[in-house]
Amino acid sequence: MPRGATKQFDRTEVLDRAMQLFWEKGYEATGLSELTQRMGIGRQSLYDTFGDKRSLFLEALDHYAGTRMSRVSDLLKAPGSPLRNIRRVLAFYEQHCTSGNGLGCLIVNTMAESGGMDQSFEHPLKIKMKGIESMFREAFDNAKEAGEIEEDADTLALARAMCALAWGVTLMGRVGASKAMVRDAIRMNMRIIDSVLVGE
Amino acid sequence: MPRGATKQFDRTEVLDRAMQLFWEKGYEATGLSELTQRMGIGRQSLYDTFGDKRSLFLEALDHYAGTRMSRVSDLLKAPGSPLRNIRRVLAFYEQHCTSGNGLGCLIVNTMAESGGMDQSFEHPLKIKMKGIESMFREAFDNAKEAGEIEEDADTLALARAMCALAWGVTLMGRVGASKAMVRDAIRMNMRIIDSVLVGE
DNA sequence: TTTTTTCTTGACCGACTGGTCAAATGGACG
DNA sequence: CGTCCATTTGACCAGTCGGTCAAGAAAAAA
Repeated sequence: MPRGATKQFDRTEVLDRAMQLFWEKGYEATGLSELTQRMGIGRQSLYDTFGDKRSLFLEALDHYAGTRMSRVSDLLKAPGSPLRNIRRVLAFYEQHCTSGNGLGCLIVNTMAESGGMDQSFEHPLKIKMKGIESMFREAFDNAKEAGEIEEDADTLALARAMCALAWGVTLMGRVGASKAMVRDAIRMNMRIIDSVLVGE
Repeated sequence: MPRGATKQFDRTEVLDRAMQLFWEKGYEATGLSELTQRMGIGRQSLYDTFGDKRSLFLEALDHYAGTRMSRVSDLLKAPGSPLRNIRRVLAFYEQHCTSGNGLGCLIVNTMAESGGMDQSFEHPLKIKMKGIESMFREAFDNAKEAGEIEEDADTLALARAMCALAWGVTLMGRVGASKAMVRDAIRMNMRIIDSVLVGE
C-alpha cells in the first residue's frame, strides 16, 4: 500500500463514513476497531487526523448538520409559498422517518443517548437544536409576511411545536413505528398550522 | 456482614436503584461495578437474582413502566372530564420535563439509544409504546362518549399526536431545553384538541 | 542519490468490560 | 449440636476499550 507525504484518503469521505457508523450505533457502542475498519484507515491515521474519538464524533455531528440537516433547510428556504414549504418539510419527515434508513436523526439520537450527561456534547447539541428551531421560525415569519398566517400568530411557539413533532416522529421511526402512526401524528399537527391560517 | 439462607436485600428496592442508574446513564454506559455499587449488592448476587445485565435492564424497564409511567395512566383514568384529564397530563409533562430530574423518560431514552439495533429491546419497547398510545386513545374515546369532542374525531390519530408530542418534549427536557420551549410546544399542541371540540 | 518529512502499520499499553468460579459464611432444619 | 444449603464475597477470566509508541515506507526536497 502506498504511503507518502500526502494523505492516502479523502478527509471528508472517511468522516462521512464515521458519521454513518455513529448514526447506526450511537457514540458509546461504536468501537475504535469498528470505526477504523469502516473508515478504511489505520488507527493512528484516525488520531492524527481527527484527534480522539470524542473530537471525531463532534466533527461527525457537524458534518451531519452540514449535509443531512441542510436538506430540511433547503426545503424551507425554497421559493414560493413559505407555508407550502413547511408542509413539504413535514411530508419529508413523514417519508424519511418510516421508509428511510430507519436510523432516525443523529442529533436526536445523541440527545437521548448522552443528554444532560456528557458536558462536551450538550453545547453543540443545543446549538443545533436552536438552529432547527430558527429555521422553522424564519419560515413562519416569511409566511406571516406573505399574509398566509395571522398577523398575531406566535411564530416562535409554532416553530417549537414543529420541533417537538419532528423529534417525536423521528424517535417513532427509529423504534420501528408503523407508517400510519407517523402519518397520523403529522396529519394532526397540521391542524396547528390550520389554526393560524388567515382568510378561513 | 450477615449472610444466610435468605436474601439480605429487598428485590424491588435494588431493582429500583438499578433502574435509576440506567435512567441516568443509559444501557451501554452503565457498568457492572457501578451497578452493584449503586444497588448495594455483590456481583454474584446480581447475577443470581436477575440473570445477566440485559435481563436486569428489561426488568428495570418493566419496573419503570409499572411505577413511573403509571402516574400518567392514573391521571388519564381519573374521574371527571376526560378532556380535562388529557390536558392535565400535558401539564404534567410540561412540569416534569423541565423541572424534573432532567433525565427524560427511560423508555424514550432507550428507544433512541438502541432503537432498531438491539433486537431484544425492540419488542418490549414497542409494547410500551403501544401502551402509551392506547392510554391516550382510551381517554379520547371517553371524551367522545362524554360528548366533549366531535363524533367523527379520529381518536387514534389524536392519541398518536399526543405520543409524538410527549416524546418530543421529553427529549427537549433531557437536553436541557428552556421551560418556555416546552411550554410553547405543548400550548400549540393544545390547538389540536381544540380543533375537535364540540359546541364551539 | 541522499536526506528529510510525512503518513501508515501493527504491536502494545493499562484500564475496564460483562460474566464465572470456588471458597467462606451463617441461618434453618434435623 | 451438627449438617445442609442458599447467599455472599472477592478473586479471576478472556475480551475489548480508547489511546500511544516506534519502526517501516514512500513522496518531496536537497
